[in-house]
Order: sequence, then structure tokens, then C-alpha cells
Amino acid sequence: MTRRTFHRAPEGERRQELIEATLDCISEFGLKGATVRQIAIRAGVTAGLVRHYFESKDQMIAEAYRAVIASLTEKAQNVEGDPATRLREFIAVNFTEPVADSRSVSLWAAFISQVRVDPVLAEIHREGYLAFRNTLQELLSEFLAAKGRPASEEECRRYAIAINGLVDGLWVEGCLAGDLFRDGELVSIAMASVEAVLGLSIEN
Amino acid sequence: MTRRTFHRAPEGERRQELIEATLDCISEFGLKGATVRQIAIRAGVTAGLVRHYFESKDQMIAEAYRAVIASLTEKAQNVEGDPATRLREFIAVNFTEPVADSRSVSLWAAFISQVRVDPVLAEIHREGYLAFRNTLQELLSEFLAAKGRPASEEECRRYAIAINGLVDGLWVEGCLAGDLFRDGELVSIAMASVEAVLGLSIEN
DNA sequence: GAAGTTATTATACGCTTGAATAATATCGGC
DNA sequence: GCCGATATTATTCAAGCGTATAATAACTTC
Repeated sequence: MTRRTFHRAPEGERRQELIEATLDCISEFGLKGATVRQIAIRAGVTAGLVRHYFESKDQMIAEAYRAVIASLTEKAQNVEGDPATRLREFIAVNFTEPVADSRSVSLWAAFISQVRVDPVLAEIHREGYLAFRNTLQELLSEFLAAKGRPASEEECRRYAIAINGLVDGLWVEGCLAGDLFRDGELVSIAMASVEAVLGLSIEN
Repeated sequence: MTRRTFHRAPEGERRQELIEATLDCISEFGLKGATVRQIAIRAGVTAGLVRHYFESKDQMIAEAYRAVIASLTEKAQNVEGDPATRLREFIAVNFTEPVADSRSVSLWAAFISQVRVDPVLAEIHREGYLAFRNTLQELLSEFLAAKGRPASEEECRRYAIAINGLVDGLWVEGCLAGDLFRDGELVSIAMASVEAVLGLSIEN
């Protein structure tokens, strides 16, 4: 019996691979199909290694969730240009890969469904949601000011909640059943709706 | 050893109880925590009975999903009155119990997360989404006509997609973290946004 | 009220699960 | 080039999983 060959992964890299493998498994087989063994196979290692990098499977799952939130928000945070351009980009990003992807929404839903079960995941969700919404609120505040219609923080808050809801809702359905919509239809509907809600054009 | 006493449930009733117990378990423990044994305990029967009513656990889960979709949509389908009232009701219902409830969104998310895994669930989702959206589209068509601004089917379709997304998105966040919003805030934001999108008041 | 039907319980089976442990191969420092 | 440290594999374990089967208790019918 010959033992399986292997190489030691560089610092931190294996952790990342394991998290990525975890997400792959969750999106493909669901949370209950994402077993330690399945994840190990996907990562190209043996099951025992998981416990060398994480205290428990649950802890690994929680870290994987943090990675999902980060990937869903980071693209939206780092937009550049004048306020109108940034607002347009912020919206468009959600209807473009890799955010607009059935894998993303599967992961998002899988974790959402655990928010009630696991307080740790609930806290991660809450932070992610607020970060996303606050980014949007700040963006709206600048946009409205630039358009010569500055709004109170309270007003921006309401706009941010509405637009965040709109974008999220369209994002979910677009990811789940993209074939129900024409190319570019969702982003076009989103833009038009945001303009209507704000009562302003998002063009420069 | 004395055997556990029991009574025979009337036709269909036990099925319903088992489905309800399934949903309870999914919302409380997640899909992977909803085991046959847990579900049986919740329903007040023994595990073996599940297979007397359902061919398999998977089939029971699928039927449970149908029940969720039904509960989320039936409230919205059966609104009465003039078009404006019905439109207002349609929206408001989504921010009122039992639709607006963390249990509902947990169930919704749990199944959504399986859409990629299980084609049966994917089909159930698709039907439910389209039924909901088409109801809304019909409602919008009547509303716009009544307001003296009749719109083409294509226009109504776009409005329906947008408003459905908006309502869904707000519903999700409201259910997940209701404490982030003031009383009635979400329904108020939803109404205002819908009015902005349509460019019309929803009052009579 | 006895007989027949079947809903329900009880028990068992094979498999998978997350985790613990022991053996071993790889690598950095010297 | 050896040596200690540790990343990785291999193996094992008890618990829990979905399901199958057999015994039994509760109704129905006559």
C-alpha cells in the first residue's frame, strides 16, 4: 500500500482553497451535501486536513460565508468616477458576472436560510447588509448633491433601503431564472426604476 | 414494555401535519437539521410513519415547498375591491404577518438554495414566481387602465418585474432583520417607490 | 362483537457523517 | 544532508441518517 503523495501548501493558500471548495460544494450540492469529505475531494486533499485548518466544520462554513459576502459587496464598493457614473456602476455590477450568477445566489440563499438557526451567521449577514446599504446611501447622498438636489440623511436612508431592495430582488430572480428575461433587460429595468424613484436621470 | 398509544388521523389531516412539521423543522434547524426523526417528533408520531404517507423524504420536502409557495402567494391573489385598493393590498400583504415573518423567509431561502441542486424544486420555484408576477402584471394593467393611462402588455410586464423585485427585496430584509426598520417603514417605502415607478398615486 | 383493513409503532440495517487519533511525508534551518 | 517541526494522510469511532420490515392497535363493516 503506497501512500498518497502531496505537497505542503504555502501559508494561507490552503485555507483559501478549502473555503473555495466549501463554496463550490454548497452551491452544487446544497448545505447538506457539503460534507467534509466532499469538500476535501474538491480541494484535492483528504478529509482530515479540514480539522487542521479549522476548529470545526461549522467554523469553516462561517468563514466561507464571510467570503461570499465579501465577494458580493467588494465589486460594488470600489467604483470610481463622478457620482452619477458610480451610481450607474453600482447598479450594473449586480447584473454582471460574477455577482449575477446562479452560484452566487445559491450561496447567498443557503446562508440566509441559516440566519435563524445560527446566530454567528446572522451577525455576518447583518454586517454585510448594512455595509452594502450604507455604501449605497453615501453614494446617493453625493449623487443628489451633485445633481443640485441635496437630501437629508433620512431621505437618503429611505432611498437606499428602496433601491437596495429593488436591486436585490431583481438580482435574485435574474440569477435563478435568467432565461425568463431578455439580455440586458434586468439592468435596464433597474436603471429606469431607480431614476423613477429618485426622480432624476442617472446620466451625466 | 408498553407500546405508545395513538389515534388514527382523519383522511389527509396527518399528511398536512407532517408537511407543517417539516416546515417547522426546516425553519428552525435548517434543511440539514430537518431529519425524518426530528420531523416525526414535531408531528407527534414516530419516524416510520413518514414513509407511509410519502414515497421518500425528498418527495415530502417537495410537497412542503409547494405548500410554502402557496402560502406566500395565496394571500396576494385574493384581494378584492377596485384596482387601486387591490394594488395597495397586494403590496401591504407582503409586509404583514404571516407573509412577513422570519419563518417564511427562512423557508423561502432554504428552498431557493436547492433550486440549482434539485430540478423538481427549480420547477416549483419557476411556477410560483411566474404566477406571482403575472398576478401582479394583470393587477397593474387594470390599475393603469382605471387611472386613465392604459399601458401595453410589454409595459406592464416591465412594471411587474420591477415592482415584484422591489417588494421581494424589501420583504427579505424586513423578515431577516426587522429591527433595522421602524414600524411601518418598509410598507411606506414600498408604496412610495411603487408610486414613483408608476408615476401615479395609488390612492383612490 | 368478530373479522378484516390499515394506520401506526417498534426495531433493525447498512451507510454516511463530523471528529479524533496515529502514522508519515515534506520542508526550513542549520 | 540531517533533524526537528508540522502539514498531510490513513484509519478508526460513535452517532445519526433514510429506509425496510414486522408486530400491533385502532377503526370499519357487517
